[in-house]
Parts: sequence; C-alpha cells; structure tokens
Amino acid sequence: MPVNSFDDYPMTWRPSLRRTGEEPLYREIAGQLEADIRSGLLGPGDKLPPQRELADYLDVNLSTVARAFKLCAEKGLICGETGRGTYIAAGVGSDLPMLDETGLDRCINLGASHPLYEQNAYVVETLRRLLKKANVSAVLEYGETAGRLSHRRSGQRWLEWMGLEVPPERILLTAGLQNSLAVAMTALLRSGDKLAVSALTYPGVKKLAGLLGVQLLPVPCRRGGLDLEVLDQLCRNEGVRGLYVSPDHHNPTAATMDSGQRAALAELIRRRELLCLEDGTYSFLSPAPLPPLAALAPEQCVYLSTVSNALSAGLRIAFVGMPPRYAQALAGGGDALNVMAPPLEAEVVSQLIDSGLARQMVEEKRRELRRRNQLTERYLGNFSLLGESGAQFRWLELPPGWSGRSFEEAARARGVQVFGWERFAVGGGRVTPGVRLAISSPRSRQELERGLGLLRNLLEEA
Amino acid sequence: MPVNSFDDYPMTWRPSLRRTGEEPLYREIAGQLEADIRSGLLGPGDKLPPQRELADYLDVNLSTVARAFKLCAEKGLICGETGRGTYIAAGVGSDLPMLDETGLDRCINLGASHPLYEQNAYVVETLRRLLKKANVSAVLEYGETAGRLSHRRSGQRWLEWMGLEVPPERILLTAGLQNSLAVAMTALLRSGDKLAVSALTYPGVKKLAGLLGVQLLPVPCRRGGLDLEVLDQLCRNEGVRGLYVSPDHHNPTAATMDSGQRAALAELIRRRELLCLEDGTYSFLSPAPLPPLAALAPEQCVYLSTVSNALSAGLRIAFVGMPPRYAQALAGGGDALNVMAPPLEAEVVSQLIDSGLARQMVEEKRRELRRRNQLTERYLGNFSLLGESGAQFRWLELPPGWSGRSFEEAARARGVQVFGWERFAVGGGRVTPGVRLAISSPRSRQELERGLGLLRNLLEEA
DNA sequence: ACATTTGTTGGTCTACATTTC
DNA sequence: CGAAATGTAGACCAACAAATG
Repeated sequence: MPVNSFDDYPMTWRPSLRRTGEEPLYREIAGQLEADIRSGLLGPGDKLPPQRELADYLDVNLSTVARAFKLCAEKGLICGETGRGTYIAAGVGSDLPMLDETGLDRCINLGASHPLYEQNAYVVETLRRLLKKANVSAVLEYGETAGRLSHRRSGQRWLEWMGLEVPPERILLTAGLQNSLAVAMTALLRSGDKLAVSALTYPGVKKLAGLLGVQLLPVPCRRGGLDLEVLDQLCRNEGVRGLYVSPDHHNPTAATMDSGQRAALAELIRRRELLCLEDGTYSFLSPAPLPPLAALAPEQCVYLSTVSNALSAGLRIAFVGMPPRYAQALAGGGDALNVMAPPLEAEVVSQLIDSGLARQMVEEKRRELRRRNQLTERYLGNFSLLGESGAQFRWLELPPGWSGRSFEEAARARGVQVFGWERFAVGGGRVTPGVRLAISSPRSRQELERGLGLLRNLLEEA
Repeated sequence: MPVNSFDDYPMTWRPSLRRTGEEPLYREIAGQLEADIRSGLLGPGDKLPPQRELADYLDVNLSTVARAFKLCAEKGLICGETGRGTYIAAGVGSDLPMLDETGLDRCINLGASHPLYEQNAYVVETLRRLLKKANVSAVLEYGETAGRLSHRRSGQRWLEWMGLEVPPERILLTAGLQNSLAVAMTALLRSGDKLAVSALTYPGVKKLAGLLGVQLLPVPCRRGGLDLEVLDQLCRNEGVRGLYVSPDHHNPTAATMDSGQRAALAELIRRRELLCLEDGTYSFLSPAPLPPLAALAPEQCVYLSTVSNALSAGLRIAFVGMPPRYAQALAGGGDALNVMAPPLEAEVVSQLIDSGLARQMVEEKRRELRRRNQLTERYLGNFSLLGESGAQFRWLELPPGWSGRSFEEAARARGVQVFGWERFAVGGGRVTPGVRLAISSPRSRQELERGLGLLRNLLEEA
C-alpha cells in the first residue's frame, strides 16, 4: 500500500524513520517516540495511533511496533490498555527532582514535603553525648551489611512500635525510605516485571520503576483504599508480581485504610501470592496505628519504615522488616546498593530509640501537626479537603475547571508552591484532579497560614 | 525425531520439562537451568549443549532456547561465546556478601578488604569540633540531591587532588563507591545492556550487574592493562555500551596502568563513544597519580571516587565527577536511589578536606601501607606477587596445581582467610589462578606477619 | 450478545558473525 | 583458507484477552 493513502487520514502521530541502517527498526521507532514525548510534541493524555495502523503506515510488522512501544512503556512514558489504545502517561514532564526548590526563594513551600525540623535539636544533643564516649571510632569501622546487631535490635523496637513483630535477623538497615525502596525493587523485581500501585503514588516509586524497567499498573483509589476488584483482575490477567502500598497516610492523598480494607487487601495478597512492598513512612503519625499489612500477611510483605520524617530528615536510616522468603535477596540488594547504611547515623538513631527520645520527638511532631491541620481545616474546610487531621500533608480536590498543573501555576504566581496530581499520576490517570499541600514544610505556622490564605483566595475567586 | 535417539548421545545437560501448561516454554527452560546451577548439578566452567542440539532434544525452536539462555546470561549464571559454546560462569557459587566475616573469629583476615582504621581518630575529632558550632542542626535538613554546594566544592578539591578538574555543578555526592556504582549503572544502563570489564573485577560490579540484568563481558588483562584488541572487537560486534575500569591499583590484581595504556584506552573510548565508569577508589595510594581516564576522555568518563578507603570506612561518601552529557541522568539516579547522601557524613568529609586533615590521614595510611607491603614482599617475594608496593592489597599468582578455591580452603584450614580469583571472575574466566591478599585488613603488622608466614609455609610445602 | 478494535506475548524464521577444525 | 559449528538478534506470525459499541 503506498504511503500516500495515509496523507488525508487522521493519525495523531506520524513518525518518519530515517533508517540509517545502523539502528534496528524497533529501536528507531522507540527513540523517535521518546524524543517526541520529551520535546513536548506529544503531551500527557494524547492518544497514539493503534499499533496495527502504525505498522501499516511504517510498513513494518505489528510486533515491531509493539516492541518499540514496550520499550517506552517500561520507561513509564506511555501506557497501553488492551481494547482502548495507547496513551502518553499523565505524569510525563512532571517528574522533577524530589527536593528541587530552585527559584522558590520568595515562595511559600507547600510543595516538596519536609518533616518538621525543630526536633533536630534532640539529634544534635544525642550526637554530642555519643561523642563523649571513648570507643566511638569503632562505629566508623565496617560491620555487617544488614546493620550491627545492636542497631537491628533498636529497629526491632521501632517496628514493634509500628505494630510489627520481627526478629533482628530479619531486619535490614538502609539509607532511608527511597533507598529501601530501591533495594527492595532491585532485589525482588526484574526489568519487565509488573507492580501494581495506586493511581496516585509517591513519585519516588515512579522514578525507580522508570530506571529499572519495572512497569507500574495503576489501581484506582476507592474511599481511601484500593479497588480490589481491579487489582484482582490485574493479577489474573496481567501477571502482576507485586504491589506497592502505603496504608497509613498515603502519599499524596493522606488517606488511611480502615481495618476492613486492610483485611480484604491482605486476603488478596495471600490468595494471589503477591509480593507486597508496604510503605510505613507516615505510620508514626497515628497515636494508635492500625496493624500494618505486614502483620496480616506476614509471609508476603516487606515493611519499609524510615525515620527521616518521624525523627530527622538528616538521619538517612530506614528499617526494613523482611519476610523469611525474601530476607536473603533483600540483604543481597542492600549489599549491592550500599554495602552498609551510614553507621554514624544508624548509631544515633539507635540511641534515640533506646533512650526514649524518639517517642518524645514523635509526640512533639504530632502535637505541632495537629495544630497545623486545624489551621488548614479552618482555611480550606469548605473545600474538598481530604486526609486525616494528624497528617503531614493534605489533599485538596480541585473544583471543576482546574487541572493540577494549571492550579499549580496559578498558586505559584501568587507565591505558593503546591504539587498537582500529575506529579503523582501513574498511567493514564483517570482521577479527580487535586493538589497536595505539604503543611509541615513551612518553617512556621504563620507562614503556613499565609500560604493557606493565598490558596483560599485563589479558590474563592475562580 | 523421537527423543530416544538422544539416549546414547552425550549431552552434558538434559533438562526435563514438566510442561505444567502455565509457564511459557522459555521460562521453564531458564528456570530449570538456574535451579540446576544453583543446586550445584552444573558447576563453574561446565559446558552446556549447543542451543541447536538442546532445541532438537526438547523439540522446541532454537530461538526459544536462545531466549532461555539469555535470561540466565543476564543474571550472570552462564556466558555464551559465539563459535565456542555456552559455559557456566566461573564465579557461580563464590558471590558472598562483601563484608561476610561470620566464623572468621580465629582467622587472620586477608580476605575482605578493610581500610586502615587508626585514622578514624581524626574523624571523631572533626565531628567533635563540628558539634561545637551553634548551627549544626541545619546540616540535618533536606538539601540539594546532588549535595550542598559547600560539599560539592570540597569534592572539587578532592577530585583535583586525584588529577581531575570538574566544576561543582558536575559533582554528585553519593553514599560510597558501591552506591555510586549503583547510581551510575541504574541511571546510564538498562537491562540487557552490555558492559565490558576486566576478566577479574571488583565483585560489587558483578552483584549490581546481576540484579540489573546488565551483561558483563570480560576483557583479558594484559600487563596491567586491558587487551584493547579484544575490547575493540567487543565494541564492533557485541554492541558494548560501556566499560567499567579501574586504572589505579585495580581490584583485585593491584595493577596500575601506565601512561601509554591510559592514552590508548582513552583513544578507544573516544573512538567507540563508550560510556566509561572509572573507579578511582585507590588512586589516593599513589603520591603522584597518573592522570585518570576522565581527564583524557572527559566527554565519556564518569569518575567515581570514594573516601571510605582514603579517610574512613564509616564515612559513606563518594564524589562522582560527571561529564556534561550524563550529568542530568546521574543526578536523577542519585535522587532515585538515595534522595541525598548522608549529610552529616558529607559535612565531616567536607571539613576533613578543607582543613587539610584529609591529606594528613592519607599520608599516614601511605606510610603504614608501605611498611606492610615491605613485609609482604619479604615473606612472599619469591613467589609471583603482583601489584605495587603502595597497595592496599596484593595479588598472589598460584603455582600450578592450585585453584583459587582450593588454596582458599587450604589457607583457611591454617587460619588465614584469602579470596580466590573465582570471586572476581567474570564470564568463563580463562585467567591464571591467583588469590587476593588484603594486607591492610589485619589490625596490626604483627598479625599480618603471622598470616604471611602461614601462607608462605603453605606454598613451600605444596 | 456478539463482532470489532486493540494491546500483549509466546514461539518461529532468517541473517549474520565468530570460532574451530 | 574455507566449511561447519555455534551463539546473537531483529523481524514476523498467530493466538489471546480485554474493551468497545
């Protein structure tokens, strides 16, 4: 069929192969698609031509196009849905560094999530005490990859506090949540594996998935939990290997699963033999946390718990509770990515936990966050403000007419930085638009209040 | 062809497919191969039947076997060579945790490589001074992913000392060498990519490659350098994307490339547009180091330089010198794996460098290592002892009759732990057997001397 | 309810380059 | 040196399953 017959045919994307002869077909197609996405020629949500049509147009085999698409899908650029078509991923172009705050000088930051910093004084105090001891320098020697036994014992106490009983030999120290995720994902998944996640997800998972070639499959959120029917179906048909989930104060929606939802999800995890990566980052916020999934499906769940939010951002330490079947692989992953977690910081964390100071710090944070949440509710209570009143951030569903991106820009123009849903979106992302408000990030309640006021004005005007 | 006709045909591996109907063919084959390797049924160096023969035997298509083999090759279990056949990788079964020292209590450790620990006192001293300052707690807040500017400036000084000029915006802080390797490999390579390495290589690279599905292609060592003809050929035919190389005191052979070898390799890297991961871990050992490859092929080389050996094992900090083209991807990798390097330790390192204490520490280490090398040469000088006299470990080529493994066991039985070549082997491994002696690991020179004596006895007896 | 559209995936075919003999 | 052995890789085909209308 001559190429001409496509001239007046509406095709949303018309790549032109250069055919240098060097590069294989499928790679050239993939490369061009990637380039056109990154250049902005194809934007989030755009629909690509059906694989068969594209194959016809380019005069190549269907599988060659499929292969090209798969490359891009693994990088998280596009997402295909059988029967519907292939779309540019919703999050494309919104994946900035997690801590990027360049040009934020005159902005009130409700975007990037910082923990409260006042309690860092306790850390310094503990460090000073530590350095008075004669044998400190032993901390600076190589120890076990998983962490020194004394550190893992402190981890045991910490995890117990979060509602999980794990012996020290099944605890791994890592360098913070993101690092523990990296360890778990590299150790337990391979390129091409599929991992289910909520349709809005902590961006760190998206980054890792893109780098590792792990394909994320979005599961719609329903009343704080996941839509288990969809998840079950994904397991049945898509060969999903595992699930990343955060039952307490889910990032970014700040939703917490109730007991029923946990039980049902745990049942599904057991029944489908899913690998479950449970993120307990914000569990410390609840004075009486519900049992983690790792307690309900202990054979399947890897429990990730960082201290960076609960204690201090500078303490790059997380504890990983490992089920027996994955313990060896996870320890190997920790070895391959870190050799060992920063031992000085591990020692400080250990002492904070053992001395009881950790609890005190957490209680102070909870108190301050309650106040900040009250403020937030006072200002934005009339709008659709989701999340619990102890949270470190809240989720603001936007009135019709706003996209996350447009609201982000409008707020920014008025001097407030927030993060729109696109940054958290996985796949095509059919979710109600919203923005995350990191209410713990401003240095003072006054500053938070100013930011909230500006947002209220913006919402009321529009 | 009936299966029977193979009954009296010598085939080194005869898998039996269960064909549950669930698992695809190629995966079942791969799974069974992996199981038989891990169970020890197939040992290092064993030859597998040709793919065509196996395909005939199993009555499947050639490509199906090829696909199965590829899965295992990506995990580093086997390695195929066109024209020759497919073999079980030499290192299979020798990949232990890098710091595993369980049951080593009554053994003199010349196995795992520890840096000298005396200089940790300077670190403690610096920490104490740091904690006297009023504004320490600011260090514990989130900063830039790549590292605070002041830290990167110290990194600039550090790298300059190693012979490399890089502006701070092209320096990335990571959590040590292994971590920087993990960052570079996840950020710049994808599953299935091929990376050339010397036939004997730092095991950390093997671990990462196995996890990430990066395929390592061994390049024979020749008089301290790499066989550039073979490397060039690999580039031409195998589509090698990059190269991991360590020109100074290569781990494990302790060889250092001379100027000519560096220039020739740099030329090849430029000509073939290779990505070069240069490991400068031990460059600090040379009082007047030769220019790194990153200085000779600055567009292509990522320079990795940890302080863990030069300063203190407990300081999990490395500096990565990034060429412009890879800077963004590498920063993204650091973000995805760590969010940020441990800031407290980064601060200490920065102060050690800026105060000049770092130089003093390094000089002390060099002095002690010279003494230990003299000792080593005195005891083992009559044997084939490779490496330079400033090294942190030496390479002992074994007399005929020994395998690395057997020597390891014999030494262990006499109370000395050494690491045999198999632990460092990549691919089939046609190298002269040897063992690495980590002469910096014993706590004292006396202990080292005892260990060396035991080894000499072992060598002289056999 | 059923045919059509559409993405996914396992298996197959062919060309090619190197090593061995 | 050339033929046979051998591994590698891109492209192709066909079966399948979900979504759509």
